[in-house]
Amino acid sequence: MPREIRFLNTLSRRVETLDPLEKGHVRMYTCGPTVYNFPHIGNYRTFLFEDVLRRTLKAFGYRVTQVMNLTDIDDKTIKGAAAEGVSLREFTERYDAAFFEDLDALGVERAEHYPRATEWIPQMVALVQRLTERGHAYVQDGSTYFRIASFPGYGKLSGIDLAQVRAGARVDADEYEKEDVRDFVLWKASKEGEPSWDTPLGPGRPGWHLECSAMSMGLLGESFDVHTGGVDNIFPHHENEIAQSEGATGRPFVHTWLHAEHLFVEGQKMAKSLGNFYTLRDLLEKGLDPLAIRYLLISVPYRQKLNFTFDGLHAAAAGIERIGNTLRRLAHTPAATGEGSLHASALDEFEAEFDAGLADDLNTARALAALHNLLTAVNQALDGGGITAAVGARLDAALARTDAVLGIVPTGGAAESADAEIEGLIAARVAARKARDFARADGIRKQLAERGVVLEDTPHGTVWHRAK
RNA sequence: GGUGACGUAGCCAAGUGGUAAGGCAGGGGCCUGCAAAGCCCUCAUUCGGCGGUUCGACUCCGCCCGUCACCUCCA
Repeated sequence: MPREIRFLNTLSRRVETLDPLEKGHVRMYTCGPTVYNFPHIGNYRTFLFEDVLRRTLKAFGYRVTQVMNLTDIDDKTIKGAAAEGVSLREFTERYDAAFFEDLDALGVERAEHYPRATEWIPQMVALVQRLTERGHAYVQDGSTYFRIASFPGYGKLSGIDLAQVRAGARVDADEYEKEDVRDFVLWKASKEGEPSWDTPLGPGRPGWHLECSAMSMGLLGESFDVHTGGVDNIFPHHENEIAQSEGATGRPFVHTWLHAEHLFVEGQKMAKSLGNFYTLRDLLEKGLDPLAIRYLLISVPYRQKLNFTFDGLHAAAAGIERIGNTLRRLAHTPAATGEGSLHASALDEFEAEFDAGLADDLNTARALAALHNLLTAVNQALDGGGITAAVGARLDAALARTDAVLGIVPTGGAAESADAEIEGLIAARVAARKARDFARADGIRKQLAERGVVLEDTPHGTVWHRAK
């Protein structure tokens, strides 16, 4: 029996207990990147939210099938490829590969499927045909449009009142022939110099929203459980997806819609003109730790705006270090022979609070607070009567599960690879200390510090690790 | 103009009717030959402001101030 988890559903505007269509199996679609450049850290805030979501569901006992699309055909990819004079494929593959490198750097787990829009053209065409058959679509000058007037539920996700949408205010020059200015394009008639597919709909290419409907339903079924994205996608993208999908199938498309709030940088919206626009690569080139970036980006619950600051990044790095330090102490401290000072109840408390936080609309701040309380209890025990082998085993399991969910437990904190030279210097220093030759001992410590090796003299001997 | 969100210590942030989690930074102490790591103490009589409801409000209601988002490019 999977553990219960609640979410604030954008569609119902209520907190609901997740109840998958298939018991214990969550099918989720997560809007992915348009592969025309390097995603910025705001994009990764959302992708990291989705990563923690899938990891939490798995830890809670659900089977997860996640789909993330790669948008490789749209105005931006077309323009980018044309500007460089390369094929669309050649252009997008580069960013496609970069995206996965970034995911690896941030420790994001792979989804089950990463469909590319250009590989789903037939399914998109079939979807448009279904819509046409049901009277939801019409052709105008070679393009096919969705007829909003035919879908009464339009606006139910975003709460938008179509009467308020100012007619004619923002209409593309090439879309003025629509029956209604609010209708959106499903299939764009081919244009000079743009990629085009010959299909029963005529030569052209898919509109922006179509791929997500076709690929999500194709891989997850016509009705599925969870659909996520950034808040900016609520309207029009997700609203249009619902119209297209439900218009075609006559069935409910998605039960739970989850939207991640935006990220700000130093209190301001991230913008190239403000000079605060960062890709992951920008930050890694500054030598920042990807784990700290991950920690920062997941430490604020997803529905809260997140203010990304370098101050915050330092705090995140310190948080990671605290976890690593405790792990290292744990690894170097022999198990207690007596009763030990860490009681099983501390583990019970941690597990209950950690899970309760996550179960409450993925409250990662609460889960992290529980972790820090645990770390304090562990350190207190390490300073006191130690930790027994039995409790230690449970603790290891709890920390492993924490890492499985949050992915922020640093590796290598405990066991550094053996290095004969360093070990030799440490042995020399130990001897010097024993002889109370502190000048020599400190000299060796300084020498090692210059090589990035930090020493700690503990009651159980001198241990070392590499400085961050 | 329409719709919606938010405002908690120097910074990040939880809490959402019962008397302010957690982290970072800061101050003091313990431990150490000295460090490092860790621990302990300290750090919001108070939750944007003003009213109201209540035995009791950061939590509910009203008004005001401020910040932000979406309204067919956008995670």
